[in-house]
Amino acid sequence: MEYNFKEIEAKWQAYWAANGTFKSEIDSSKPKYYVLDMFPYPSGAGLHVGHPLGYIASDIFSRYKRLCGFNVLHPMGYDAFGLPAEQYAIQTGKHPAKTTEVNIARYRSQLDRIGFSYDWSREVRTCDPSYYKWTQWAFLKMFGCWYDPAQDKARPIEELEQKFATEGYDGITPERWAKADSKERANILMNYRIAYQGETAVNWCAGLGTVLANDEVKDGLSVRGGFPVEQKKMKQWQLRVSAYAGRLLADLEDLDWTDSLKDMQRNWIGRSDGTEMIFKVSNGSEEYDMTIFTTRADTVFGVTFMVLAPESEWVEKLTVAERKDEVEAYLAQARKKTERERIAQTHTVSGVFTGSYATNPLTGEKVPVWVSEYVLAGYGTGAIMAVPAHDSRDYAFAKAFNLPIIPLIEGADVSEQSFDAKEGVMINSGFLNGMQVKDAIEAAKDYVEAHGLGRRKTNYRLRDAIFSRQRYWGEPFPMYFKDGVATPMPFDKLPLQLPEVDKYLPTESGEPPLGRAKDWTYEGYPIEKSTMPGFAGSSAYYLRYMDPHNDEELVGREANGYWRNVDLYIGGTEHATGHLIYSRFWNKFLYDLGYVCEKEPFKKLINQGMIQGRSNFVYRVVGTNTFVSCGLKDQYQTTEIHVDVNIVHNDRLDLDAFRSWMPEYKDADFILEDGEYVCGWAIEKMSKSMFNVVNPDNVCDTYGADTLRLYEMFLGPLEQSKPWDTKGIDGVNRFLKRVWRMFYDRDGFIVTDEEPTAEELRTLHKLIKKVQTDIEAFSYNTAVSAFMIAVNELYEHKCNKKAILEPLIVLLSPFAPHITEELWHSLGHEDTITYASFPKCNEAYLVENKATYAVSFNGKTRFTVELPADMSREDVSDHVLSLDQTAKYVAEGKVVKVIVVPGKIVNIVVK
RNA sequence: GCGCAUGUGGUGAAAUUGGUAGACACGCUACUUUCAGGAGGUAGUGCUUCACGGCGUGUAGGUUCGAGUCCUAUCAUGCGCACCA
Repeated sequence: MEYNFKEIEAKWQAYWAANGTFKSEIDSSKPKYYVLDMFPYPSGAGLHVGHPLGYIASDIFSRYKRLCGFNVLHPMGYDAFGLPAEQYAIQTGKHPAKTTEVNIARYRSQLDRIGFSYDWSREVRTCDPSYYKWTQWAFLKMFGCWYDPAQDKARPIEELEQKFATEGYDGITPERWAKADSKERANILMNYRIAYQGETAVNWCAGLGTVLANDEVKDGLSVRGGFPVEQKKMKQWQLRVSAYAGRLLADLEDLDWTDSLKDMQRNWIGRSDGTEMIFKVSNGSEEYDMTIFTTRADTVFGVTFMVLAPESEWVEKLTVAERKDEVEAYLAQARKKTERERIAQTHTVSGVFTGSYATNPLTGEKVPVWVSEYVLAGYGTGAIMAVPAHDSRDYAFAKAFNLPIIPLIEGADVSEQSFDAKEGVMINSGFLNGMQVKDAIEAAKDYVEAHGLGRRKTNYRLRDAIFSRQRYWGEPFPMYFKDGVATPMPFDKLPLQLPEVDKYLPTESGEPPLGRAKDWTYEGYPIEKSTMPGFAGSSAYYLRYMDPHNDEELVGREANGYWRNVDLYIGGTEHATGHLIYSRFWNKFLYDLGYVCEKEPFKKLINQGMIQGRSNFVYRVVGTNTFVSCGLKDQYQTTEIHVDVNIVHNDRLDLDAFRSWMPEYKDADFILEDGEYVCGWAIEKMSKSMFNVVNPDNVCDTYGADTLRLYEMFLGPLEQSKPWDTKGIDGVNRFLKRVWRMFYDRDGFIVTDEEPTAEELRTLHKLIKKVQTDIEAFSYNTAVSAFMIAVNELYEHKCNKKAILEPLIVLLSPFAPHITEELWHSLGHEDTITYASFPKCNEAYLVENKATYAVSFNGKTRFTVELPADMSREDVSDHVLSLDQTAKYVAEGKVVKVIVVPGKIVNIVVK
């Protein structure tokens, strides 16, 4: 009987679905384990072979955990709001909901073919009103809360109102509060809410017609679409993520994430401990106290000028009349630049003098105040003290504008460049002279605080998240404007459903698409017209899976108490500074209010590598419809064009397929080499636009899902990125066929009840041990190899004994669920292999005659002997013995392992 | 510029964590079988040499009886951050 994967896979997929095999319910008699994949955005291109890599890994782990007796929650859903569906809608007029629906159906059928053990009864879609009801709910909760630094957590805004009214808070006295009318009170409270509306510099992307969050912009271009982004001041909804910066940083410690990912988050949060210091500044007529932030309070004696960010409000106050034109001109050209231009000019120095002077609080010296783009408005106070001797940026500025440079560290040569290192002995620094820099920093901080010149301050780079998008396809804000005051809709009106519009473009007056909706009002008042960004719906989806049909709560107390948080989360690194920060923030917020019981959402996180595509190119001779083969392309002027990898085999182009690929190539001519057209190639991201997408369906058709699963794991370490290459998939397929042949030969079933030999048991139990440790270490590629080795050994000895094969296929079942399920039933089992138990390794089968076990190597002998119980590691470690001595110890039975390097040294190794 | 990874055959990769480098798989070579289909089996396959042998984990040093593994430089590639005071 042949291994008919098509029949087998279809049969068991249908069986699992019909029997609800992977449905999980709360079961307090079993320990829980929550395995989650980052849910996909269902794009129109469908799944490619890269997507399932992480899904297969998590599926293996889920199935493994089930075999180990855990109650496993392994759900799947769709991140279904997003830009591509909307861009498509703008072009075609098709409703994004329809497009999304179609794409989801396609994803689902592709996922189903791979045999995942998802509990589909828990599926969520972020664009589903019954789901986004809870996204809106969370937003309203954030609107209704402020961050109390004293308790270091979010609290209801009513508590703050109470504070204002009774004792006053943050400069708002009870008198002022009492005098304020309702509108003014609303404005004050807005400055404290976790979800708030505020005017800030935002990343405006004209190409997409919307603002973007920091993590949605890269190198001055939008991540989606690659359109230029500029800085613009706008009033936008924002989330006060910055309030959680300290906790987001501190709680990273206990997470089982890779160091590189934690580092990325630390970097993004960007904690820096420094000092806020007050400088007196004067424009000749008026004097002010200006606060600056520095991490090098020790260098105050070297301050030779001050610099303001162009957007700083100090610029206006400190620009003297005669310099006004020059400053205005500078501000104007700075404002015009796009983010991208700014980045490109990072190292060119520009600036302008305001005409004002500041007084150094320690030396009493007057220093000029400048304006320059190199100071950022959004960080610290938007103003700095410049110490050119010990800061490279200040140094470049001082050199460009001929400002003095005063060295403060002994031996530092600042004639060519600044000395930025925090080491050495202080000079020219009054009371700090003679100290080490590290000590001087502390001493300076103490001095500043003691003399009322400022205070210690911790700053974070993490900014609040811009939360509104001027787009259609997202969650509407359940907010309306009552006499201009942003007012939440009541909870029982949720979900606020996305209205229909005639077009998905902004209105003529420049309002977001929701401006087109008919009667977009609540009780006669206008409703907010922006929608929420992509990360809104993906921030708490892991909670919703715990209790997806609950209409009363985001997640019920019982469900949350049982499933708690995600034990294993698998997904790509691209979410390091976006989703993974927002989700942690969202969770902490809900934790503060007592809605969830864990302070972190994802305990262990694994980043699967990306599967890159291998693209192929053809070379068109410029101005013609003639294509020249890769080897001859240098003789012509050519344009490199991506060609569909599916019409290229082994880098040779199928000419007819190419002609019929696209109408414009119908009459293409070719210049061949050796009668063939050879394509160029490159490893690139797998994407539709590069025509290098390999569809998992094709692999399933040719080799089957089990082969696909094993092969993707066999390809290399999970975390590593690698190009998709089908070379080698045959080996994995052969392995499965070999497993099959251990059960069936040409004539039928051949498994016997014979007793296994010691050798066979050894092979089996070695495998059990190896597979278990490899799965737990996510070293799936070596686990697959171990299977191949074991099966080769057994196959060679024609082992078709049930006592060996039965545990073997249980071991294999997480990797190749279909074939093992079929074989499991062929052994007479009624129930699915999912309910089997993971075999236990019996160490007794592994240890064999240890005392006399010898391995020969290059003519010499290596022993392995047992270590007596009374001998410890300390007794033998690092002992180097001669051959004779070793022989003696071996004879006395004191050694566990002896290594003999030919003709040289003998060393004892103890485990 | 700063931070983090990674460098091993023709290819994807292993290496019990400091102890026979290259397991396993692809590819290739030879033989074999035939139910000729991307099938099965056997042997070989790091480089070099007719051979004995020698050389081999990006490069150069170091520690060690012993280094792919540890340390120091250096180069290359990838990723992240990037005027964050």
